[in-house]
Amino acid sequence: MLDIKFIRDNPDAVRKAATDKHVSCDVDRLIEVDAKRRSVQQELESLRTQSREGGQQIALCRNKKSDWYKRAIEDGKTDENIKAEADRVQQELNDVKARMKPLDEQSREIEETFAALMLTVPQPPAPEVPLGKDDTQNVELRRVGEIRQFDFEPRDHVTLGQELGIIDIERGVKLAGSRNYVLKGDGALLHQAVLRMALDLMVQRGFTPMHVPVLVRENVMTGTGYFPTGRDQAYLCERDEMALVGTAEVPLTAYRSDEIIPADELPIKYCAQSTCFRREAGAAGKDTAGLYRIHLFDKVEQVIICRNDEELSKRFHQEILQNAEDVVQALELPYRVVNVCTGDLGQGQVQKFDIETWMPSRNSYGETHSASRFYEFQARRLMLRYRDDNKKIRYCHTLNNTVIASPRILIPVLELHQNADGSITIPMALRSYMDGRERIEK
RNA sequence: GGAGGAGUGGCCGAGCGGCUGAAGGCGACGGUUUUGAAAACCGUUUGACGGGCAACUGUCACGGGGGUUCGAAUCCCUCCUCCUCCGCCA
Repeated sequence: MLDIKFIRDNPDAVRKAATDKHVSCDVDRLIEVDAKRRSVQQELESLRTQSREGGQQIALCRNKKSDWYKRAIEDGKTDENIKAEADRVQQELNDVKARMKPLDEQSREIEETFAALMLTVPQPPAPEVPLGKDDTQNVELRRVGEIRQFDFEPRDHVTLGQELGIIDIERGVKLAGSRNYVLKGDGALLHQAVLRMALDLMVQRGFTPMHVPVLVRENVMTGTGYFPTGRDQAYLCERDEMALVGTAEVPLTAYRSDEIIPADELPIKYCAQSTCFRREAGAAGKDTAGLYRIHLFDKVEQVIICRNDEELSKRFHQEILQNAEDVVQALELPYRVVNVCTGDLGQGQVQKFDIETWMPSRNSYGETHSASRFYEFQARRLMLRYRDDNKKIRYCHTLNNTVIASPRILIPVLELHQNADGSITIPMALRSYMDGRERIEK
């Protein structure tokens, strides 16, 4: 969410952001509703003032012990005069009340419309974000690691997994429909190993490990920017008005919502492993092979909540990107970092760097990590604030990035570390999590 | 799930139709005192939304929403949360 004052003063910037991000947002209507909202509010406030003052007058008229009453009697008024006065005021107030009623209803409607429109406003991208229509126009920043050249015909992760008996997609689909799977034996252990390795690394780097709810209230989804746009991507538990999160970013970022965080606690660095649920609505037919695009996975996520300072945000953005790169490097996987273009940016994101890891079966780099900074966008929706050095209340800045998401990361892990005999060499960094073993084999 | 009790400012806690955005205490912050500290004393200390260049100012908020009333923290309805007991389950 943006400051309405900013929107009023910079409607063109907001319009441009909407166009560049392919977000639909009726800025003119918003500005119009905002003007109406303020005029109705002012009118209503002045009627309320009348009502309150009149009410106080009646109170005085009814309280024979009040100074005002005694003075009125001294001035020669009779009890009857005063009673008549009270009755007259009450008549007036009935009239005021009658005028307030329709205004009240109107105000309620307008506020609702206004709030709904505000939720559609996109965060303008940073100037360093490349202009582009979709992910094909993301800009590669760097490549790290050598792409392995095989001296045998490499198998894809599905084949490897099947042969080793560690991935069972067929039965996963039997249980839960398309885009589901079962990890078995060493597959299940490897999944746990990458997650735990990633979590341990984050704890070492000063992030507080958390365990958080994955079924949350809808306002938490709205606060982090996933609702109302994107509502169709979430699994809803409508009977309970709850939604399953697609990432631990949601509960981690909202954890301190509605708080004024003591400034000396900032920056706050949280990480959490959680199960992630994604409906993948509208992705029918896309990435149907294997473990790439699935409805359920586990992810370790990192979140930073910091002071309202763009330079600081940028610094932390690099930090969380580095954390993720270090994880990919620890897994001995080649990857590239891309600067995500405007068309591929989310509504609230200021800038996003994706890490794409090499996946032989796709013969391309595939997205495994996504590092975003939001400035105040989420903090405003969540009422995530702190008091600055001048005691002024300010909105925090928020950032987040994947640390590792599995089983997607198992695609390159299995495919790039496979051997001619169909076995897998376990990367060094994971061996201590795999009982010291060097290989996965039949 | 059944029965009962409770939800007030950073915390504790009073108020139970108008004088209460809210006593009192604690905490925090500023000051006086002191060689320094403690103690004591004095003062400050909620947020949201709106108006104004600003100083400043208006409205709203006592778990959420709705209602009664000229007027609600106080009365009524409803929902939520927490506590106790019972049931059920891990």
